Amino acid sequence: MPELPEVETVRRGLEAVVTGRTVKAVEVLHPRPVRRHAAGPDDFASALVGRTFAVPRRRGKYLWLPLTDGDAVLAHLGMSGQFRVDATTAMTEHRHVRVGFALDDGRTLRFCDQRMFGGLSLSPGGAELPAELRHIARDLFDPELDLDDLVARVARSRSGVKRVLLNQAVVSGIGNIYADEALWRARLHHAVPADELPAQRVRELLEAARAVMADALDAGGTSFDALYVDVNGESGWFDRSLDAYGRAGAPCRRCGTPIVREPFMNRSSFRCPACQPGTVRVGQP
DNA sequence: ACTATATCCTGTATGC
DNA sequence: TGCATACAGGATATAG
Repeated sequence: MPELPEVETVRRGLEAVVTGRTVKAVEVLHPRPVRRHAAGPDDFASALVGRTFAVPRRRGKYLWLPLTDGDAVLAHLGMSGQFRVDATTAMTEHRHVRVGFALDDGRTLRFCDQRMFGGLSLSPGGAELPAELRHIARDLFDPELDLDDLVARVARSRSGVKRVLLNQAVVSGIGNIYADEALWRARLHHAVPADELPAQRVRELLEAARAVMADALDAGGTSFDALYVDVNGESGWFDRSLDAYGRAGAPCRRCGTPIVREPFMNRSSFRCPACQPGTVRVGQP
């Protein structure tokens, strides 16, 4: 599932491929991934021909490919979105090609997406920051992030602390995997109300989230299957370093207690019942 | 204003 | 073997 480290890995791959390249042709093979483009698939395709990409950027899990004229192609990978370049792999292997960009160096960039939760759109004037992202908060790697302000905002919320970590309007880039990993590192239960945590514990949690995502980025991201790969089709290997997510029944790497899996927001949450106990005295010295 | 939930989507794994 | 069900979970619209 692409979260910040995976999206940043893709951004770096795109930077090497598209920067300075001009679009020769665009083909939209399925309308759903361009549903955010109000003028429709045909307009999306024709509007991009002849334009030139600048350096790709990212906020949280969103990517955008600025164009040298000040507009941008806004992209989100959703659950299963990928950008692929045909340099190394025959494109016939890709079963879910949705949009293709023919570039002026002869290469083809393809947006592939099995589940189609992701998508592309054209953002007028969006080169610096697409207007569509105004509600998306800065992420933990953003040099302009105000950490003190973020700590205060989290500590003000009455929601369970994992819900807050997943709220992209509070802090962006964190999904189910890194939320569980950050909570494990900070020894916090996912359901503890954020406003019951001392500010220092909130700060530790956010620093744990930043640290685990930095570790994952060094590893090229987390892959469980072929649903997340970089632009060359390569998997990341951080899944081997996960401490909580997906480890139900496996011993906690700190204390040996079996990790448990619990329902959470129509999905799953993983925690160590010994290191991350319930809400009793959580956060107290 | 804030919080919580339903919905979209398809492939894989599992159960009967 | 076939069919049904659960699960994966991002963002967003809608409800409370």
